[in-house]
Amino acid sequence: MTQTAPAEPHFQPDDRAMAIRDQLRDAIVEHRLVPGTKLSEVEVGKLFDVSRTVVRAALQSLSFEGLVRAERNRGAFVASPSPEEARQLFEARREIEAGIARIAAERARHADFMRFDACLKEETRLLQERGPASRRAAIRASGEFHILLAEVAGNAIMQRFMEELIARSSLVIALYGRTGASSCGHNEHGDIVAALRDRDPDRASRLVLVHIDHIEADLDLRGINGMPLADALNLRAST
Amino acid sequence: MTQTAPAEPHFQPDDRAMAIRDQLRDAIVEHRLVPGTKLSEVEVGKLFDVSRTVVRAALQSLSFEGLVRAERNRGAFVASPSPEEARQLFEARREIEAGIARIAAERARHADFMRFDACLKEETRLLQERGPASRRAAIRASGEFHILLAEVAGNAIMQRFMEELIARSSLVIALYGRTGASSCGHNEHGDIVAALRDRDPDRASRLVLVHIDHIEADLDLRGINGMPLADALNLRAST
DNA sequence: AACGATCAGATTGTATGCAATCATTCGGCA
DNA sequence: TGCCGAATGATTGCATACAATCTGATCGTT
Repeated sequence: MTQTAPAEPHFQPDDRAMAIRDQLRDAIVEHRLVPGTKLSEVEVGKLFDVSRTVVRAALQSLSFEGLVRAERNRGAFVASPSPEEARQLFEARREIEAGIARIAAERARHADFMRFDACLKEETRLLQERGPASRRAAIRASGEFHILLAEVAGNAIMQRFMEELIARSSLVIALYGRTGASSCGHNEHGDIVAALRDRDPDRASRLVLVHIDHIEADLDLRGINGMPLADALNLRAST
Repeated sequence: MTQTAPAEPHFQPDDRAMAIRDQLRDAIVEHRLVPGTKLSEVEVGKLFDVSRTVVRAALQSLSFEGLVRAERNRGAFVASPSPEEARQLFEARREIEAGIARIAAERARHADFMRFDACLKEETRLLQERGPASRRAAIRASGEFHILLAEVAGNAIMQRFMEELIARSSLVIALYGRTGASSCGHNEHGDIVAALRDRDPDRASRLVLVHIDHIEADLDLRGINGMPLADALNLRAST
């Protein structure tokens, strides 16, 4: 008996490629794979015990999501968003997520609020812990709140867009984040949920914009130095 | 200054796969490939004289864009958006494109208006012609106006989202479009450009919303009848 | 010694072959 | 005659082999 995939739902096409894509994406979102890391097809293939064909499909997926940058005949690397890309990313988040909040405020039902409560609870729990591991988990949980918001809005297309934006935001935070205290100080997620409960779309979207402002304010988009030491070595020759 | 995005975002690898992807996408957007059409790997491969590997990558791309639906061990088909998908699609367009219009109104420069004028001129020219071929070209040109709007906004991420939404809208129009007169009667695109010229973001976004309303009003989302006679035979119950 | 061309190594790009899976059809049975 | 099951054909899923291309180093020339 070959017990490879336990019981998770079956993806339609490319079961394994999608599984590998998810694992790689999780690793990127959790900052375990830092921007600039080379993702060799043979190496990844050996790690997951699949052929390059499957790895290739997974890397192509991630490339479409903007999490991986593929260079012809050179390989695939974890993306290193430029400051300009980061700016556009948050600009897009402002536009899309404000709309999502408005829609979610109109459509949220009781069961949704239960999920919000669980999400917020998990967030606060992680924020009270210490150490880099819980920092990672906190960033991840923070992202999941935004994804949940999109899910509640009930629009699969915008939800997919948001998932991509959140994942790429995680890359930006890995590169340019200062403290990670953006979501620590205030209870902005809770405020947003409160606005949803009050069925106040305008307030919800306004709070989302303020929240994104705070996240972006925690970035230092000017310095291309600092952490990317390990990254600059992987980039092309600069001088 | 030269904020014109090079249009080809992130992908040099798989030159050929991307070329095939573009050709297939063009055919879908122009309604030469109708929803439900089967895209066999071997068949497409023979048409383009490439192996299944390359075709597979192209189809995977289109699958990510939502233009192609891939079923495991069954094949790839031109997507047939359900009425619910269509609804979500236009909801997303409203949210995203309104933001794009606002940003474009702030960032549009002289060179951009030249491009808008050329786009509008081409549009009116095509609308004055008769026949199904010019109808296709008109739909295509109409979509290109929206893409140009996103390009002027200068946000590569939102531009890519818009490109996907526009392409999928073309699918919806192919399935549920009644007359195609949505963009014929009025000069709404011209009105939008005028608002951009006046640097009036609110008016621009409001006009965009009205415009999308008109496009959606031209749809008949209830009837699965119309053109898809040839299509209904290929697909199963999807509702 | 410095520079440039050529060669070797590695990595991706592509094609093809085999296995797995699904739809269809034919045959058997009630 | 109607229905159900197994064989068959077709198509995708995956792995591997080969070709193209890039990077880096070695060797020869100036």
